[in-house]
Amino acid sequence: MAEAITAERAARSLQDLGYRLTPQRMMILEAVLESEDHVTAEELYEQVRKKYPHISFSTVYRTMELLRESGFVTQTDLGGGRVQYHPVDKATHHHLICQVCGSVDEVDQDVFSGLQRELRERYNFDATLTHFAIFGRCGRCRD
Amino acid sequence: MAEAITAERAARSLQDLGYRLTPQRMMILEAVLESEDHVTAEELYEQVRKKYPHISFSTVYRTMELLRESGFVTQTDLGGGRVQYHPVDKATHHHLICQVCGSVDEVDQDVFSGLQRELRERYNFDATLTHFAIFGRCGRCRD
DNA sequence: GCGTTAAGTGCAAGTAGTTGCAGTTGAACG
DNA sequence: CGTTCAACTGCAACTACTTGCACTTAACGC
Repeated sequence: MAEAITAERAARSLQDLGYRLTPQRMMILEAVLESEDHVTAEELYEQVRKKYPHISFSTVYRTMELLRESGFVTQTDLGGGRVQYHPVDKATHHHLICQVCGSVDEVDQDVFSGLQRELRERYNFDATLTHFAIFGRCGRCRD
Repeated sequence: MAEAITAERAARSLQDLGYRLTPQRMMILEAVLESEDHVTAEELYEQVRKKYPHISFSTVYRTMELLRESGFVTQTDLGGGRVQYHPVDKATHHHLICQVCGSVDEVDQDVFSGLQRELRERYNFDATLTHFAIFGRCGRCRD
């Protein structure tokens, strides 16, 4: 968590886990890790296609699933019809999504520390709370 | 929150909010409220089709969106490819979904009370935590 | 009841993401 | 290096859900 994830380090970890290191995977991996915050599958697809025009959407989706399972990225559906991917070592903020007006507000990490601790202690569950989406009703829409 | 939601009461509320009371809506509304716990759009569609064979999927989806906005149902994507709908006055439990093995465990409501209070106090946000999905890694997959 | 009209419905086409399958290729072993 | 083979890729078909549009109808006033 403390040290930054580089594409090379992640690639070696994937290899250690028994996965093969294909050029497509390397390019997708680099593209996600280079992203400032969120990326969508389409953005990744376009990014990789510049270097490697033959890439397919299936490969992007399957690689992202692999990276998620391996713990390098998390994905969030903010309700906008497109899933957002982001590296786990970045973007430790969260979203409050109003189900009435669709507005999205950001929340600090520390609001969740109590929950996270409790889930680990009581349920032995390691919650991925690095980028969390909470649905509900904002103050403006409650009136 | 304390009193049970009946189809008639919900129907009147919808009318008060300016929505029209169509037979399709009434049947979908009854079908959700009668459901024990979760329902998918397809289950609702099949249920309503018994009485009203002309119903379309669009109507089911649009009605569920309306019921969600009006606060009668909540929806959750447990990662199984289909969204689950359920009445807000039932099923106040939550899910821990392992992103590695896909297992789903249930959690009690009280784990979230602190978070809910904090979101309301600090962000003036009324979080819908009646049926919540938390992704992460279960104890079995952390090893 | 009857007419008016904006809300609602059904259909068909569209979008994001998934999956089965045949062909390709990274990597392990000789 | 060359062979082997399961992991991986690309394609095309598919699923869940959404949306635009023309037609229908609930609800309100008369």
